[in-house]
Amino acid sequence: MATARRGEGTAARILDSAEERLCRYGYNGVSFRDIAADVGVKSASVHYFFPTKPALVAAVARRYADLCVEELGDPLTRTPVEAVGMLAEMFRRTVAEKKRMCLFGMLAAEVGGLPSEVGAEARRFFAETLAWLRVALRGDAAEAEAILAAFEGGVLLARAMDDPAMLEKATARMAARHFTASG
Amino acid sequence: MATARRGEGTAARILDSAEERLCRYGYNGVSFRDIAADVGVKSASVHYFFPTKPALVAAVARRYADLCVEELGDPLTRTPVEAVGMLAEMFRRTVAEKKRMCLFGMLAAEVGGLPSEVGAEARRFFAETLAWLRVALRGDAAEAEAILAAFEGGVLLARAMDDPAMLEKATARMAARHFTASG
DNA sequence: GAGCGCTTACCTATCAGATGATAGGTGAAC
DNA sequence: GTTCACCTATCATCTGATAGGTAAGCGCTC
Repeated sequence: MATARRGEGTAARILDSAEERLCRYGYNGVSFRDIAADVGVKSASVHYFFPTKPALVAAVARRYADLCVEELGDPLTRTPVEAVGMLAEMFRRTVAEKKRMCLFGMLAAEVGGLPSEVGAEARRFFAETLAWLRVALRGDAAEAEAILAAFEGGVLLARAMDDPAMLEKATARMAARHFTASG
Repeated sequence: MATARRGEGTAARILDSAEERLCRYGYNGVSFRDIAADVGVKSASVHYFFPTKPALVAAVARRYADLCVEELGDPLTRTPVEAVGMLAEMFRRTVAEKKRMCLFGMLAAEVGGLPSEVGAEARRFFAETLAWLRVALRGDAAEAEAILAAFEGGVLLARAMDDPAMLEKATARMAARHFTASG
């Protein structure tokens, strides 16, 4: 009846599994067979939807970036405090609930060994997110860079120490700077 | 004449290559064959010195951590400003000169797929470095966490954007906080 | 409304290459 | 003659990727 005949939204479920695994294990820790097993199909079917690994990962990256853009919305409709709070909440969920890396944090770390197609997506994401934050902070580029770095680093620390609270601890003072400065 | 008969310090050169590759490509981006080719031996010889991959990577991690401890020295012999400056310089070299990730930043990202042996080294390194910084800052644990997170995140950003200057930009304000507060 | 061809969404089977790891050999130094 | 620092050769396994098959649904004609 629906357009999809067999599995419902198989392509989306492939992207789900790939994203999950990318955030946990990194580019080289993900295989077509593992993804296929997650979804309940064969690895050839993953190739059917996404012909190559760079194409698959680039698709995951685009979906992830688009979702972030959508969720963050127009930076000018929020106060700087709200904007920083939204970012904080997104990073908190990644670490505490999903126990993952931020996708682009992972890709940034591995960028030296990534297909250029994927590296380009990573650069685009950070440029866009930085631009969003800069606008949200009414033009303070240096602060935008400091904040994004603090969150990414906080995720790294939290993962290394296996302590989600480390993210909050590592960013608390920076967040406070905004809550007291411009709330 | 020396103790080693054939290649001079082959084990050390294996560690050099492994460290370099780990920092660029991550755990799953490193292979015994590539390391062997760097060093000029066969992959079986890498196994001769380091029987398994977890053992090799753990050895790299220990040497790296020991070198950091040595280079940083006693935190009480420096002012807080000097201590933060030393860390800044170490991270700057990693990014600008060597164009790498910090080894433990990379391992922290990938920790979900690492042998526990290696993950434990990562946790130990961050705990030690945090402790060193806390002492250097005369007990300010929250600031120590914020600073380390800022540096690690700055490295991530610099790599993603392929712009070494991003590390300095992302940490400048934080560094200034120290240069003006307690210099 | 039966038959026909096209497309979609998978499948089986297979490939070449890389990977970590092992067994067993060799020659030089001690 | 034992140990050290390598080597050759080989292994099973995993990897991304391809070729070709199949069954189900779709739109179209007659």
